[in-house]
This record gives sequence, C-alpha cells and structure tokens, in this order.
Amino acid sequence: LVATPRRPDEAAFIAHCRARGLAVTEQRLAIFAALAASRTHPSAEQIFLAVREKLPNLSLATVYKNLEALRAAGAVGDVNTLHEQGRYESALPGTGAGTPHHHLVCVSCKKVLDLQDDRFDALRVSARLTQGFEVRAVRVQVEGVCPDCRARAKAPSRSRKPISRRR
Amino acid sequence: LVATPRRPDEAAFIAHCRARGLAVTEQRLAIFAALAASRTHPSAEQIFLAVREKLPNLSLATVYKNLEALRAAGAVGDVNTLHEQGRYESALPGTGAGTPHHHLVCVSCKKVLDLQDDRFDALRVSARLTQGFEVRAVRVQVEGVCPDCRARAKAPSRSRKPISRRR
DNA sequence: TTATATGCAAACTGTTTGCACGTAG
DNA sequence: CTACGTGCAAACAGTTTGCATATAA
Repeated sequence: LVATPRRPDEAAFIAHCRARGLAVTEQRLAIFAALAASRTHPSAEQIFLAVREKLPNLSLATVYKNLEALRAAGAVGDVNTLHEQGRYESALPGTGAGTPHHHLVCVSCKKVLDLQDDRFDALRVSARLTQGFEVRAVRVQVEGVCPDCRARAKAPSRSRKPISRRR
Repeated sequence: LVATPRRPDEAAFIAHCRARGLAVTEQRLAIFAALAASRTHPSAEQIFLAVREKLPNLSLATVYKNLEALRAAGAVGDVNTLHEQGRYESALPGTGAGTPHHHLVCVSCKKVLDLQDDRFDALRVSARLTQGFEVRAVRVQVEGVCPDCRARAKAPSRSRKPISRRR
C-alpha cells in the first residue's frame, strides 16, 4: 500500500481526476471529500466553511472553480437546475395554476412549462421514507431540451448560462 | 357593466387583493396579468420587461415587492424553492449519488436530503405530454418541513429566508 | 386624509473573473 | 519546466431595502 487513501472513494476520485487531466491538489481532494461526506447537498459556502477548518487559507473562489471543473468532468452534479433566479406562477384558480402540478424544465434556456400528468398527481411518499419530514407537496420536475433549443442545436453550447453574457 | 375587466381572471384578482387589504394599482394589475398570461413561469426581470412596454416607468423593485406581497397573499406561487444558491452532490458511484435519485427539501431551512423510492425511479413521461422536449431526467422533489424545523416550530417563521439575516 | 404603493439609488448575497504567484506532473 | 490551480480583490447578477413622493381607499 503506497498512497493509503483515507476514504474508500478517494482512490476513485483521484483516478477520475487523472483520467480527465485534472491535477490532484489538496484543496480539490478536500472539497470533494466534504461533498461526498455530506448528506445534505451543501452549497458552495457550506463546503467552504467545512473545508476551511482543515485548510485555513482556502479561498471561496477556489471552491467555486473546483465545483465547476468537477461538474464539467462529471464528478459533481448540481441538484439545483434553476438556481440562478426565482421563477413565479399565478396561484389563483382559473389562471392555469393554483392546484399542484408539475414542470418541464429546459436545461439549456431554463424555460419552465407546466406539465399535466394524472399519474404524477397521484404520487405519495411512503411514510417510511420521509425521514421525519412533514410532507407538503410532491413535485415532479422533468428536465430536457425544449424544441427551440433542439432546433438551434448546431452549436451544442454546453455552458450553464446560455442567456445574456457580457463583459 | 361598470368596471369592464379586460380578462376574465382580472375580477378574481381584484377581489383577492381587496380581501387581503392590498391596494389595486395599475402596476399590480399589470404584473399579475403578465404572470397569468405567460406559460413559461417567468423571472422577475422577464415580467419587468414585459410590463414595462405598457408602463414605461415601472421599477424593477416594484416587481419584486409585488411578487413578494402577492406570494404572501397567496396569489402567486414560486416555482423555484431553492433558487437562492446552487446545491451540489457527488456524482461518482459509491458516494451515494451518480444514479438518478430524488430529493426531500425542507421549505424552511432549505436542507436537501436524498430520497430513495423505486416507484419514483420507474416514472416515465408519456411522449404526448412532453411538448417536444427531449427528456433527460425525471426528478421527484418532495417538499416539506424537516424534523429540526418542526422541533423549533414555536415561532412559525413563514419567511422565505430563515437563515442568516443581517443589517 | 391616511395607509399603502411606487421609483430611485444604494446596499447586500451569491457567483465569476483577471491576474500574480504557487505547485502538480 | 510548464501547464494548471490557488488566492485575492474587483466586477457582476439577482434581490432587498430606505426614503421621499405619489396614489388608492
């Protein structure tokens, strides 16, 4: 045993980095370890605070850069497809909303359409799986690429923010 | 006919405002009308741009204030429970993620836990309902109140951001 | 007339970027 | 030795707030 990984998944992570040409740094290891150890899908700042206890001069920018690099390399997923801005809908009856319903989200242009599916409305979570939560709603979010974005799919545009770039 | 509402739902909206003690202003009417007319769950800025064509000196702050007031009054819903920050997870096998899974979201403290339910994994969208989308994933998001937040439920705290307020 | 809403500008949070320095490979 | 990563600070995007003015009730 040469490298003696502290966690069983650390070896797999290092291999993944090497395969993608990503350097294996102390910060990168610690950031991924914090993410893999957490069961609560932490935000960048929560990761930053956790890792900084071991690496006190870690920068928050490094956390962001690593999360993006690891996401592009497939080692990290983001839970929160629509986090860049709030999205609203009418909640008054007769205006298309008000009753619980489901959404079709375009992962490219971030547009959100309503989705009506009776089978989804009937979904219930069995009490054994709710981990003590008091359940308020079950929402199904179907992610995909909308017709508009499929049409202009000449330039694949894998970026997370296809809309309104400046500078 | 005295008030002659332009849309059938405008009367219901005015009644809803009156019942909640909200003044009926031109801006409020136009903001709600833009929201009710849109099928794409617009952001605050998209609503602002749409309404500004009719009310050219509308302020973006007014749009935000109205969306919050109408949300508190139950006339508007927000689609995007977790929009305030990105949330991440490991995508490597063996670290608890990697395969598609589902989430339990606390609407109070915004924590996100994994949820394993075979019935959810089996969900498919019938092609007739996808409106031309190329479907990539079906995610079930169960919203509720976590045990921690239920415990400290003395102060009901209906605010959208119970964490870290300053000033 | 009075409570509430509006518009502006400034402040704040979360995120991204440019650049000089440092370190893995 | 060289490409890539790090840390800092500054810039950005989205959102919120204080206050003076305007308007609904």
